[in-house]
Amino acid sequence: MSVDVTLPDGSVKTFDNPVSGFDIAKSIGSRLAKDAICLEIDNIFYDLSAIFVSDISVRIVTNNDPDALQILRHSSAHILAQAVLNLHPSAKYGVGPSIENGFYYDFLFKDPLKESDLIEIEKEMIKITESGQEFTKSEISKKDAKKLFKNQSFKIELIESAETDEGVSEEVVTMYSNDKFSDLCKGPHIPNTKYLKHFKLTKLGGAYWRGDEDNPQLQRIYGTSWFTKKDLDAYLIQQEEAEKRDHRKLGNELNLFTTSNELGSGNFLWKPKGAILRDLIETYSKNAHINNNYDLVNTPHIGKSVLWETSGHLNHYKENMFPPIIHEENDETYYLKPMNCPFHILIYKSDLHSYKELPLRYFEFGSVYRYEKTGVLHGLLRLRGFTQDDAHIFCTNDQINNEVKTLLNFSVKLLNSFGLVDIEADLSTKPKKYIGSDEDWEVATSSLKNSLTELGIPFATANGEGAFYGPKIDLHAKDAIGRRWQLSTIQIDFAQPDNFNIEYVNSDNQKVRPVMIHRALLGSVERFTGVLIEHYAGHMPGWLSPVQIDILTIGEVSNYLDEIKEMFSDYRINIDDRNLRLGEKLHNSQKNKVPIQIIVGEKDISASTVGINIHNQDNLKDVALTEAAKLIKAELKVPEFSING
RNA sequence: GCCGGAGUAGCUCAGUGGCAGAGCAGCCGCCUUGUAAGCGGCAGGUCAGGGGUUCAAAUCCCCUCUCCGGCUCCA
Repeated sequence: MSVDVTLPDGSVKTFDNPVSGFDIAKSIGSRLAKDAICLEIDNIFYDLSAIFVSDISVRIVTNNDPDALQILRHSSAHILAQAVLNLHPSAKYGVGPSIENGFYYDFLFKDPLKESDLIEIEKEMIKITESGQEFTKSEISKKDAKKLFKNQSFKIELIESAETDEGVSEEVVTMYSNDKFSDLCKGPHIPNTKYLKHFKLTKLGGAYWRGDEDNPQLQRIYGTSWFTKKDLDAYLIQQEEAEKRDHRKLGNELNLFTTSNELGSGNFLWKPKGAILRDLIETYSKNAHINNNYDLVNTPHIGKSVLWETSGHLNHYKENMFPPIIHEENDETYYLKPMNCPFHILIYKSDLHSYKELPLRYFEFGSVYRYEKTGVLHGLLRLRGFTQDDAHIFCTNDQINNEVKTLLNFSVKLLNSFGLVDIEADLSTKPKKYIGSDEDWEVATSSLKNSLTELGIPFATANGEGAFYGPKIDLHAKDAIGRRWQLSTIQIDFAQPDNFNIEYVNSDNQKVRPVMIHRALLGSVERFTGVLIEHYAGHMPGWLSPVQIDILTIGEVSNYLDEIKEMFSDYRINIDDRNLRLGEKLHNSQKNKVPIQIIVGEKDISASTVGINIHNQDNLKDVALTEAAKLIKAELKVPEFSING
């Protein structure tokens, strides 16, 4: 008997029966055998040590393959757990999967671990990897497994709850062992621990057992691992780069915003330079909306409790709302608004609407307040008080399709204008608990899907992740260093029109319920500003820079300086005519990330020239003023907003 | 909200039971300056706030506020 092995190129090799993954890899080439990590057969991964007795079609997964990284990281997690148990035999271990860029493992310690303990654990891991222990797979009965893991309560729980993910099936469990360490696991793994060479433990954090808030909290150790030193270093440098771009740090350095102990969590104070930046973003977006058939509206920050009862917020959203504001004498209760929609609906309701008016689009920069848990607050990215570029579109069922398409295009173009060009979407569909008819959901969901397809926006479907009142699309933008940020959200709503009993008159003179679309394109102005700061690493494009030009003088140039000031008075300029050396003035200007420096010295007066430094360009000297004006105009150009092309 | 870490001058940080410190920024003076930080001086503090232990607390303990890393959450 022999085994026929079909390779991805279609060629067939015949082996003696049985044959191992190693044998197959070796027969193709010694280099491949060295780089091989595991096998893929019918979309399932197998260890290289797996034995085959019948014909198979196989792909050998090497260390160049993204799938191999998952396996390396999963094995890294095992080795981490092994190291931890070597050092802390009483520790209970939970689960340890591979994740994006790395891996983690959760533990419960008698004495909590400190961040500094990670060094020792890393050393122990190195010992394990250097000793080249083989991962061996075995299948044992649940009964035996329970005996083996009798001191490991989390493992017992996993065995009992038959989590197939963790290597448990109905009667037997799959287990991997190396040296004295064993773990439930369906595999596969790297052939032996020596394959793990480039790794680092990165973080220590808390995590609930099985991700449930009601379960005990474990300590989670995070790490990263890679096949080459180059990849590891690149990852660590990328992390450092991300740290340098932190909008909280840059916001402080560039004097954009601040906060205060007395202010309270989740709110920020915008300093003059930050306020300019925000205002530029808001004005740009506002004009784009006005020019694209939106009507500006404006609404207050608080509303009476009856409004929030009608909207359902007090039923569905109360724990995210600030506590009520109660006027005891007048027996009135108000709430700060967590959303703008009820106000926009009240505006809609204040008039009788004809089908001829629809779609009606109400736009507002609406500041909302949500009582987020303290632990989730994060700079400008997660706040308790923030401003949405919010609009509500009232339209007929027939108009949904076209509206969504227009909206998606509008959103992508708006994000593009701010330099975010790599856009992807998530489509969230009907959840378990929902309101409205299946038919409505079907229409709305397919409208969203068709629009994404038609516009060629790549999207992933998040099944069951929609809001209870309707499906939604979220747009994500990739930033300059490849991180994803969720920005736009477009949600179809069947509930609020019912709650508020809103209507329009159709061509048959019947009163009919409109559909509502909620949408925020930048998301929140604060969050969006934070994302832009991170995307540009604080070097905002010229048109968004709080200060666009620093004019730096050398010597006595006052008359000529007046001429230059006049010439560039349309821009946001700042003049440094202090008695300092040019080097110091440049240093200051560049520290403030001002995109353009104009250098004016005594030698420039007679020839009407200046020096110009433009960020990321070569420094220029003796440039004629007219030429300088042209360069500056180009650098500070405000992008035109157009939904076409 | 939960687990862990932190809060010292405007900013970045040193100081772990015994005199409150540095650099930058600020102010005053000198230098008259051409492409990435000239020189000197001065001033700057309720060591987040409150309580406790101690002969003595920035330092140890408790409470509160705020921030940071995670988890959970983000209808």
